[in-house]
This record gives sequence, structure tokens and C-alpha cells, in this order.
Amino acid sequence: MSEFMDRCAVECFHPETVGRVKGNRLSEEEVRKLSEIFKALGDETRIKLLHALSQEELCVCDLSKVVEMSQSLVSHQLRVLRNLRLVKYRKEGKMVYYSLDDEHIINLFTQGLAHIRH
Amino acid sequence: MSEFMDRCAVECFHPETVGRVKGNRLSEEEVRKLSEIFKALGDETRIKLLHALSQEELCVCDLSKVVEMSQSLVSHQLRVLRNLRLVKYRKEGKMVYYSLDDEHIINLFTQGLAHIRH
DNA sequence: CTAACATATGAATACATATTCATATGTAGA
DNA sequence: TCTACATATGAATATGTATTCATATGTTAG
Repeated sequence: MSEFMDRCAVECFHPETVGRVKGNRLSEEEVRKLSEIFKALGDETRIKLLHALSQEELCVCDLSKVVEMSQSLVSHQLRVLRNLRLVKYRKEGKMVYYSLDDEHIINLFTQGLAHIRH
Repeated sequence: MSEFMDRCAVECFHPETVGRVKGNRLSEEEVRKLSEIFKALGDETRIKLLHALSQEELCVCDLSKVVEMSQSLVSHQLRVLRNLRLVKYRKEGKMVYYSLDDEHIINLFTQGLAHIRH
């Protein structure tokens, strides 16, 4: 309603359609969280990290070798994934092993791949 | 190999593990396209647009009312979605009706929602 | 304790991108 | 033709963020 209702007033506007679709809209919270998750997946480095972890648990050092990026960058990006609870970790001596925290991620990958392969 | 192999040399490095995981890695093309798709979904405005279109075909004017954002912004974001073949359009007189181009998107939403709802 | 190693993090930088504003394009009707 | 309307788009701006570098934290071994 309100400020976006005062344009395009006569011909195009379909009040019932707009009302119907608005009635089914996601909550602001859902929109925020969804975009947060997808934003985390929308980066090549994080895609590579998550895909590697989808195969097996890995320490930071091995992860940085798999994705061929610096340890610093890998640590930074792992923090992003940690904050979103996409990965979890386990300490063993001075090493830290990361793994997926939520196997839903694998399904998102599968769907994404299905899309890009037409 | 090469530049990321010269650190962390003795204790942590697990050559078989790294080799095994690297063997299964996605191609650069797949990584690029996957991140592109997820990047497109990683924005609140585009999430709202796609969710609205997942319900029914809508013209730009009605879309801008549903998501309560300016027509200009909606057009800009629709172009992003168009370029990625996430939406398609149909002209009817001076109006343009948009709809989802690939129903896989709905599955991505479903998986994403499953994630954020624990 | 000290030294070496694995990881984390703060600061700086460079680049991307969401949004707004103004304006252009295209269409229908008078 | 001219006017009104629906949509698209270029430019400008402001904000976000990926990456690098230097350094800090924490752990194990000696």
C-alpha cells in the first residue's frame, strides 16, 4: 500500500492480483535469512570450500590446498560459513577440522547444478 | 599443487586426502555458474520478486506494488534475473509480464526454507 | 621457558553492486 | 501528429565485501 500505490494508477494495476500475491509473501525474517544463505553460496571460494567439505571433513591446511587459496583467505571465509551455521568444526591439537553442519546444503548444490545443466 | 604446497609442510598436510578431494572438485565453469545463480538469489529484493513470480505471472507495475519498491529498481533487478534466465517475459501492449523461466528455482527456495527453519 | 606450527583476525584496499534519479524507449489512443 | 502511460536504462552514489598483508592466538614439542 501507500507510497507505491500512487503511480500506474488506471490501466495496469490489478488490485486483486496484487492483493492475492501479497497475501502469500514471505515474512521479512524469512526473506532476510534466505538471502543471507544464498549470499553465502554466491561466492566462488565458498562454493569450492563447501563442495570440498561435502566430500569429507578437512583441516584448514588441507582445505587451502584443495581450493588453492591462502590459509588466511580460507580462514576468513570459513568464519562466514561458521557464522551462518553452514559448517561446524572440531579441534584436535593445533589443527581444526571443518565439516558441513547441515546436509541441506548438499541438496542446494544438487538443485543448483540441475539448473545450470539445463 | 605449486604455490600452496610450500607451507604447512609436515604435520598437517595429508596428500592422499587432498588428492582425493581435489579429484572430485567441480569444474571452474560449474563453480562460476553456481556462484552466479546463488549470487542472484542472495538479495532481498530479488528473493521477493522471485517468490512473487513463483505464485503467478505478473506485470512490472504489479510486481513493484507487491514488493513495495520503485518501478526503476524492479526493472533493474528483473534485468539481472533475465540475464541469468531465471525469469522470462511476454509483452502485451505496453505492458510486460514476467514469470519464472525455470521451476528449479522453486526447489531452491524450498531447500533454503528447510534450512532456515532448522 | 622457547621455538615452530596451525589457525584466526584486524586493517587496508580494491572491486562489485544495490539503489536512486533523471531520462529514454516503445506503445496505444485521440 | 501529440499525449499519456508502462517499462527500460545510463549515470552517480553509497554501501558491501573479497582478498591480501601483517600479526595475534593457541597448541605441541623440546
